[in-house]
Amino acid sequence: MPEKPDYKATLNLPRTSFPMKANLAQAEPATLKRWQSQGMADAVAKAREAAPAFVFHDGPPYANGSIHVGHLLNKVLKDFVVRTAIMEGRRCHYIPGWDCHGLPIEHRVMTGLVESGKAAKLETLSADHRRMAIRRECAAYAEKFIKTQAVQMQRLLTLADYDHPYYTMQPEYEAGTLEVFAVLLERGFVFRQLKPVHWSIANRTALAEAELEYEDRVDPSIFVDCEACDRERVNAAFSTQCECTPSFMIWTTTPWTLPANLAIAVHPREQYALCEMDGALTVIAASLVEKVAKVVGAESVSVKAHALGSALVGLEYRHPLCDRLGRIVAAEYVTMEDGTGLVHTAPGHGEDDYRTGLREGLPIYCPVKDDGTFDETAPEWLHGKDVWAGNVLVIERLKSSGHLVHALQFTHSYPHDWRSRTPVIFRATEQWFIGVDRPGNHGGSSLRTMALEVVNSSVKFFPEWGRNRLRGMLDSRPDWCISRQRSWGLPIPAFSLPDGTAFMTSASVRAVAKCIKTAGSDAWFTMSPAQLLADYDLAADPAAPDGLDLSTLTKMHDIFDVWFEAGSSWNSVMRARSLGYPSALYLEGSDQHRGWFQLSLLPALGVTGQAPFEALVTHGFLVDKDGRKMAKSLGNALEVDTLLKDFGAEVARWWVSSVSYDGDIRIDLDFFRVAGDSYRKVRNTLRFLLSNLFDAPAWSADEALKMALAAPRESLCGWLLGELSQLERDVRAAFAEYDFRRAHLAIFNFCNDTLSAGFCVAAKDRLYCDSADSPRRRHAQAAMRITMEVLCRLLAPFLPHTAEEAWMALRGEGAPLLFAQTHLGISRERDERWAAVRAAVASVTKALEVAKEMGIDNPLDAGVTVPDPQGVLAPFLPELADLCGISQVTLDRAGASVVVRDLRTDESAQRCDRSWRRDGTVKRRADGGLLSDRDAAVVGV
RNA sequence: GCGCCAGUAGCUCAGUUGGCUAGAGCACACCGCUGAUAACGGUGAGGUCGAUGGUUCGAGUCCAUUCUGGCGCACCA
Repeated sequence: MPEKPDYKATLNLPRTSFPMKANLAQAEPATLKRWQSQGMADAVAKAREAAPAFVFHDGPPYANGSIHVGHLLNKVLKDFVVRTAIMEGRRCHYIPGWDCHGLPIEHRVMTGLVESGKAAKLETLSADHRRMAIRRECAAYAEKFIKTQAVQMQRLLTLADYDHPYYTMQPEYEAGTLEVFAVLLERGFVFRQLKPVHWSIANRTALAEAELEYEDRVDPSIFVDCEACDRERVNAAFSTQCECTPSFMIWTTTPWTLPANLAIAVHPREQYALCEMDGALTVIAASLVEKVAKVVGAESVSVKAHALGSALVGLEYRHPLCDRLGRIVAAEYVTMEDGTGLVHTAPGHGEDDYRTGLREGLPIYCPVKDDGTFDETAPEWLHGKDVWAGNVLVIERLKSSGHLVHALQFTHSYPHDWRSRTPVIFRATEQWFIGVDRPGNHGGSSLRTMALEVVNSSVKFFPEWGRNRLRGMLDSRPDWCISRQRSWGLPIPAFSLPDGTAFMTSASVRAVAKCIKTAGSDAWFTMSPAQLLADYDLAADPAAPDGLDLSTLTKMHDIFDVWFEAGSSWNSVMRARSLGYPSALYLEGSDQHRGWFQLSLLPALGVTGQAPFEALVTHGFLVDKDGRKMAKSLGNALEVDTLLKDFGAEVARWWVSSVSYDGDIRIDLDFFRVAGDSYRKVRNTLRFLLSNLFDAPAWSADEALKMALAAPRESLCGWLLGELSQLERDVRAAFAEYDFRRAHLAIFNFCNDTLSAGFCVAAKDRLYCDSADSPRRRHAQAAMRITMEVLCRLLAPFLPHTAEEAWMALRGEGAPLLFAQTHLGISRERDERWAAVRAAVASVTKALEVAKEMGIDNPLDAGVTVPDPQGVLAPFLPELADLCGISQVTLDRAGASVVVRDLRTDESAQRCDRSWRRDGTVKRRADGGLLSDRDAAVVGV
């Protein structure tokens, strides 16, 4: 028996250097290094030099700590935007930024200084020197983490101008921020007003929430009667005819704030009772009568009448300590849990009281000085006494005047200064504000009006509900308090006049800005007022007060709210660097509706009258796989380093592209495994295409496209081209709407279904067994080449490393830069007849499944007859066997269902030794092998 | 407590203006291939659409209430 010829060597089997295993954790850092050394960012910029710009602007993350998965999500989504814009042929100069100033850093630095004992030494320095010492530490801290984060962000394969980033602490940036401020000042949006803040008496400074420690403290708790002014109006409110004058009973744990009492707040929809308590007529919340009676030890109580809180509003009472009247006001925050349901209101000593005071037009009265003692506006028996002594004196006074109903000791949690561990007080101080309801003096509307207008009409929102959310927040936001009493920040360049009033005009701000632009904001702490105002021309400043003597000025020491700095980036970065204004897009987490989105919008409208962004994209927050928020303290936080080590940046990016980012995003290691599987599927599909192009002619992309389009529409290649063209359109449309998930799914399904399960399986026979240069094979190769060209471009935004790796495998040495390419824009309409063909293939597959049970395991052993009553399948007949993965197909216009034949029992359908197919032409050839006509011809026997 | 958002197969998600036996991918199970091979192909099972009530001939889809979770705000004299 002659030895059977081995035909394997005569086949065109696939070959490629593109590895099946991506090995991303090692390969990505190498790619990154190559990009950096060959100046990828510059090369891309150069390729798009003359292209129309896509203006995209980075919201600055805070320069604190390592990046977490939230940064990963945000930065990767932004990179998708950048890279999709570039692949669309746009110029996208993307500048990464960092927010550097602010309390979190200063707080950490201070904690470090306290722990190392250096803080005590600071106390010996002058105020400016102390501030400078702190600022130097803070700047070093910020720089350190900027460096760390920049490396980590680049490791995510993000494309940005990392050589020229922006920091809010850069001198030019600071000057740009002051420029925004100067215009707002000029237009009358800025004003100074009292506002209560947490105040440390020991350190004579305002404190932020983070600087407070809550500790238990024992304070006096007192019930005080405030006598009504007009008995008849009270009688009217309760529909009674009492002969005595009633009192309103209030409760407080800070008796020292009573001298600042200007009002009593009631809940408008709660019931209040007029009752007789041990002979005195008193008003208390109805639901609290019993409780209060018990606490104050009343012996007899009887309720005379009820009235709604709203009926009491407007009534007046005599202040129990001072010679003035107060009035009853309504407030929603009044509760029935403690006290009397009538809340002592001192707008200078409490946040709620303050807002109520503003609303009611009450003065923000604060008779307490920065050293914690009463000033001369307080009753004279309190002058010079501190507030804690004031507590005792007030109680004594109330007792002797008969206003004190009851006093007891009360233990509660009370805020303390974290450094001196002394109790803090709420004290009104002068702060700077940007008014949202002031019309401005340049004839425009208020910031709120302008903001609502652009949010309602011109700004685009992705997703759309962002509009609603931002609108709601703009509706309810109060004036913006932009001053902070700290060291680490951009100084508000205001000076103090001898009479204590503030001096600051747009011209003086611009003069200071000039210093800061060269010397940085440190200049404020190292230079004298005269030096800072060297460029200020008093005579030319109409806004300066009459008779101003510059030599009498001293520097004030408030700094800006960091949000004002970040909110000026459209000017400090985009306009200062001539990158274009407004931005096409801001993209941040949904928390930035309150933060950066809103606080960029307001200053920008005040200065330019235009929103700084044309569209807003928001993403949700990452939560764990059970939908719980992620936190280190909960132990459910994923480390970015772990992800990169175990999966690589591209699997992470592939995962990001797969999520629906509006709303919460669940994240778990398992999801990365899924993304990894899906990535591998795509990679293998690319590999199959590449490996079958090993001997393809050196077509240009145009030539390949022409070749592929020349294949008959009824051929496998004709079908693929239609699908490919559709894919390209779908993905680009999804990109345009920032719907990355839709793009991801379209690409994956194309690779998985159209290619892997469809085209690749069907094309194998011609690729492997046809003669190398048969037209059929070359058409297939041309189609595959074009498919690769398109896929590399479509994948590039998601998988820059893999897309480039495939691109170089495709184009070989000297391949042009992938990111200098643009989409091909293949125009080939889908041929609708293919729907019928795909349906026929599906019915054959089904039939084969049944045939398996009859023993036909291998589809190549099957021949099939397919019904084709309308004759639509006829033109596709030459491709049907390959499409079904079987050996023979015949069509039957009279057939009703698919009929499967077992070709193993058919003498005329032997198996070809080379192609393994039973196409009916197989016979013994000269070399002793069983070959079909096609294979015999290829082998040459 | 207030505003915005989400709740559909084990997991991630589609379900357009109310009209289907509620779909897809993954995972899973089973089968095939062994010339994409630590690959590839096929088939299959899986859901009372968070809960309750209502509008309607008809609701995953509209309305009300409620539960769970997320973001932001407020949180007490």
